[in-house]
Amino acid sequence: MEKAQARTPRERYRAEVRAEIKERAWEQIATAGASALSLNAIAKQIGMSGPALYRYYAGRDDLITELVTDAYRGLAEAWGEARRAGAGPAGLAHALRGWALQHPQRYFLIYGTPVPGYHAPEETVTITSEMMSILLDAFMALPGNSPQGPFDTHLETHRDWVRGHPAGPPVLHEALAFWTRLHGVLSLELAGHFAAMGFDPALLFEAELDDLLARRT
Amino acid sequence: MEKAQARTPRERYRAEVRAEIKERAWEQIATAGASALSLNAIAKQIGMSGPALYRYYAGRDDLITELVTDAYRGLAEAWGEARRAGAGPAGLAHALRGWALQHPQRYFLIYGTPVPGYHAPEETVTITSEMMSILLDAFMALPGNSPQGPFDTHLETHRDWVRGHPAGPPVLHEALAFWTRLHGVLSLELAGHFAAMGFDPALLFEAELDDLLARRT
DNA sequence: TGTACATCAGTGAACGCGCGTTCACTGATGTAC
DNA sequence: TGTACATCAGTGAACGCGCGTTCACTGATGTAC
Repeated sequence: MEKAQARTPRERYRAEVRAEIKERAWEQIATAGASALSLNAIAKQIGMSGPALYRYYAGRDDLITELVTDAYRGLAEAWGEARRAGAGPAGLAHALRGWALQHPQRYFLIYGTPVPGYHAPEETVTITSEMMSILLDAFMALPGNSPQGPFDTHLETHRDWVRGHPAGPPVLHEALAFWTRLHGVLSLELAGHFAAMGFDPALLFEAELDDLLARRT
Repeated sequence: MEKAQARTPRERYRAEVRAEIKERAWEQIATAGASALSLNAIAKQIGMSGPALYRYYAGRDDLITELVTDAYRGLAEAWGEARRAGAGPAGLAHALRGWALQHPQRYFLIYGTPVPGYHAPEETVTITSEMMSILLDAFMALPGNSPQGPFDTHLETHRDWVRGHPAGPPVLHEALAFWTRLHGVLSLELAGHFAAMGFDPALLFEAELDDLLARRT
């Protein structure tokens, strides 16, 4: 995606090297965790000297920031595709799961253990609220109604985060439940907590999804 | 808890220093993340030289292993207390949330981003299945029945993980949903993903809990 | 097409740093008679 | 109660390591006329 607007050969080469650096960075994160990310180690794997990477990234923090942003963009893109294909909440759920299984490191970079003191780049906030809009739209398009509860009453007066979206409290509630429940299954699955248990996590995911959709009457 | 069987003054002193090392370790994890844990830094904070810590722990890995085990023990203890006080699923849920809010670093050490290649100590497996037993007991004691679905059918033949517990598939299903849904809310809350959204996470947690319990008819 | 210059990718040496860990040691505390 | 010895906590020096980052540089690639 980044390479798209590379016109001159030099720009194209630059974009390719930047892409390769990020690729190796993800490999390293997959192998030893995000905290072990090292510019020197990446350079060695690419076959460059360490300082060479400073032509492409201002430093380690800059690279990490770009990895985080790319992770958010990738997830949003998966959802954008699903929506363009006419997906409802179920389709979005499957897009989420598919992306998470394909890119567990990216998923954890977004939703995993927070690093004290690290503040995610501004763009991630925008992306998150765009995704939330897509989810609210998808639930609003569903037939039927969701029951009201005390939390829905709370949401009537605590809905600044939807930034003007017309969805009512029950829909906001559905969207939040969608997010937390599916994340609950996914994060435990990806972290390996179900590994020794012998049941199929995909079926649990599906059961949770069905339950979410069955709240409508 | 460790200090309990310390008889001689030397043993007591030893236990105290071990406890202080772990205390500082948690502080450091809270400040800079688990990956930044450094024996030398801990020693400096305590006012000892680095090598002195090797009298108490075989090395960095040994300390981390103990922190992980302590985290599991602490969570299990919170649940043990709740059960002894006669708590049902709701009480267990509140014990879980209380403990997690009090010890977010420990919660993430158990349920957060996994470190590739790290294998949790054997004891954690035992603790996890003990906690699962408590949860299954609590749901079995509830009146009413939970509806059957495809996942319950799957659980009929994939229930090795309950290690002989008499609970039927609907109860197993309830326990898994309890675990994943509450973890979903808690982990996103603790990671700060709700921070800028303005609603009260406690109410969402409560709504999820109510929904879990309302499945019984 | 050819020359003169500017841009830019990449190198190697060097910096200071903190890490985990080992080792031989000192000195205090506990134990046995 | 006093002495001789064993145990053990803690120190300081030292090791090799990899890290992020800077700097002055070489050499290749692109640009202007």
